[in-house]
Amino acid sequence: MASKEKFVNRGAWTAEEDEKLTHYVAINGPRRWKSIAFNSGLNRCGKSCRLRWLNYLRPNIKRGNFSDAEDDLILRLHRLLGNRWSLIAQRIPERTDNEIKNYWNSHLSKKSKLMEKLPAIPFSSAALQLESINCGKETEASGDPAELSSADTDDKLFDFSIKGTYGFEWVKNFLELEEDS
DNA sequence: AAATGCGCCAACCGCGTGCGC
DNA sequence: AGCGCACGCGGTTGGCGCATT
Repeated sequence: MASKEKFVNRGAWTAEEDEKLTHYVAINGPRRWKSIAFNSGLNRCGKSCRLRWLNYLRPNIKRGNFSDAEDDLILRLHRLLGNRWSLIAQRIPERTDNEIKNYWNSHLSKKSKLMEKLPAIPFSSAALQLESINCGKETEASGDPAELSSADTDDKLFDFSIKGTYGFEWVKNFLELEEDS
C-alpha cells in the first residue's frame, strides 16, 4: 500500500546526486529523463533530473553576477519578447532561462520600471561587448536589413527558429532599430 | 545576542506541445 | 484521428542567508 509506494526525493540536490546524474547523462545523453531517473538510482522524478541538468550540471553554464552588458541585453530583449525566458536565454550565452527569470524578477523588473520613467535609453555599446566576447562562435542569424519591410521587420530580423544561435548580428540590428525609432 | 524582515535562487508544479504508435 | 508519453516552458513556492532592529 502506501508504505510500498516509491519514495521520491525532493528538495535540494546533494553532491552525490549531482555526480550520479552527471555520470549517467555523460554515458547515455540528456534524454529519456524518466528512465534516467529510474536507472541512475536517483530517487527523483524525471522532471527534477532534467531541471537540475539544464540549470546546473550541463557544461558551459556561467554562474555568478550578470555583467552590465548582460543586463542591458536582457532589458532590451524583454522589451521585445516579454516573459519568453527560453527565447531570451537562447540569446544570452551560457545563461539558463531559469537564471534569467530569477534575475529579472529580483533585479531587472525594478530597473525596468525605473527606466520606463526616464527618457529613452541612450545607446549602450555594452551589449555589443558580448559579441567580441563570443566572437569565436558562429554567427548564423541572417540579417540583411536592406531586404526587410517595415511591417514584419522584427520577425525577419530575429530569426528565433535558429536554436542555440549566439550570433549577435541580430542584436546589432535590434539595437540599431531601437535607436532609429 | 536574539528576533524579525527581506531578497535571492534552486526547485517544484501545472499546463501546453510535439511525436510516435 | 485519438491516445499516451516525454519534454519544454513560465509561474510560483520554499528555504536559506544576510541585514536590520
